[in-house]
Amino acid sequence: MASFTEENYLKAIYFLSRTQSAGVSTNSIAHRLDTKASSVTDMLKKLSAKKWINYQKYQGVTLTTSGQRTALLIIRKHRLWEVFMVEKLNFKWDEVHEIAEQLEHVDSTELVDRLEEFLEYPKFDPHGDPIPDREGNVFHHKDLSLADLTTGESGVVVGVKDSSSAFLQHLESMGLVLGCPVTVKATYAYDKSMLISIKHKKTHTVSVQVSRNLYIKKHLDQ
Amino acid sequence: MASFTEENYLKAIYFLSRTQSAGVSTNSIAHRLDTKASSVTDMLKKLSAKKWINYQKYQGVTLTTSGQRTALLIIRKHRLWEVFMVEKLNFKWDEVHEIAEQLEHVDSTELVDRLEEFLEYPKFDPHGDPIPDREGNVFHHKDLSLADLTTGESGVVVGVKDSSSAFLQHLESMGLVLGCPVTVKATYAYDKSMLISIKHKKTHTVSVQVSRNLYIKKHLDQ
DNA sequence: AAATATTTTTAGTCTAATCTAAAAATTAGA
DNA sequence: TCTAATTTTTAGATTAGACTAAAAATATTT
Ligand SMILES: [Mn+2]
Ligand SMILES: [Mn+2]
Ligand SMILES: [Mn+2]
Ligand SMILES: [Mn+2]
Repeated sequence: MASFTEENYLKAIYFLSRTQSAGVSTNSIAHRLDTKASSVTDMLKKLSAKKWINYQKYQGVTLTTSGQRTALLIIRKHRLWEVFMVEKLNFKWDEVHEIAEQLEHVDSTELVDRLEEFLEYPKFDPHGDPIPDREGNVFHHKDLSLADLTTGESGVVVGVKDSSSAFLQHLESMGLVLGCPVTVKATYAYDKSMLISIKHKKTHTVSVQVSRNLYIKKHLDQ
Repeated sequence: MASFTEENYLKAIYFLSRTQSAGVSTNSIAHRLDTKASSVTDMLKKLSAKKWINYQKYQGVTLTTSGQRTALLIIRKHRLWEVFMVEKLNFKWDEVHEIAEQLEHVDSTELVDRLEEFLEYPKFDPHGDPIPDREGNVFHHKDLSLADLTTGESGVVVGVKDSSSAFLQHLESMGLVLGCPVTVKATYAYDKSMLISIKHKKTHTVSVQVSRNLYIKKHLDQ
């Protein structure tokens, strides 16, 4: 059994290895968990002893199959609880992440599986992230960001890379929610900002910080 | 903010002071939390420093107003989560206590209050225990056990003193559930066992361990 | 009222997780 | 390539919570 802290390390390593192609560095983990590199080294030895990571001094780490499964089952819980809070308790999508950070550590397979059934097997959480199944399998198809579109191209918002309240509230103020159809009207090389139009709604100029954090599915299928 | 461990100590002291009239002893806390008396003494000093208990060496402890409120807000969460699991996730009443022991430590007033609303403000948990309100106020009206009834008297089961799976499953095997109308047919002085009849159902002989752990409301009101 | 038994507290250790400071290894660059 | 900067690891301390063993206080018997 993983402790609360070990679970957070496994999750951090999982997310970092999805953006970094090579092994995850000690420093990047320390930065993400807001702790010191020396603390991370200590923990890496423990996680390695428990066969959750492949660790060799100075070489960075990768998750073992068992470690990845453990991480994905925590993420499964996190996302199901987020769906519960938004769908059943009427929370807004920018209010649930912090609470889910606590709920994800509640240890009961029975509880999660029944929660999933109660929620009628949702495929995605309120931020468009896919929900892993009971075995820890998950499919990602969010490789395209708004920043990757060129002038004239259209798509629909399918997810957010940044789930912070600040970002989500900013999106909401522009009416940019999941499922929202958008078209790129112009791109400005100077600061990489974009002029976009939201179907049947307003036109906005969005910064590169916004466009890089919005996942898009191209070729509107409606 | 109370730590996970501190919360469990406050809850233990709360329950112990409901059965013991005087201050709660170090040993009784140690026994309930399955730990050593020396560990309890250490923790009592911390709880006292945080003004949650009144502690004087060798004198036993009582909760302060703040300590009692803290304990009751944890119990509120515990019982609301139990209702959620039984009412919405189709758990049985003997399956939810252990999971609620974890969920009760999730820290979010917003979450608990919205959960309470979602559950339509239940007054009692699946074991007949009252649910404290947002301020930590609660009313108990379960002072009478089946063991207190005499031959010929009737009542209805309103709660259980022991919430262990073993006891709840035993009750269920006899059809003795909440709201069940019972009549005492005979009492046997030898071992204090009782012959009881369950309305429209069977007749059973119950031991004193059972009768003392069943709360009854006398004078059937149907 | 002593003597004995029980309860509670203290003293000293241990483990998990953290930290700072210093040493070692790796990477970058002149 | 060899020196300098950066990253990572080690060494040694700290804190929360728990433990054992022993001392001190309280309670119970004779
Ligand atoms: Mn989240
Ligand atoms: Mn999410
Ligand atoms: Mn319970
Ligand atoms: Mn209960």
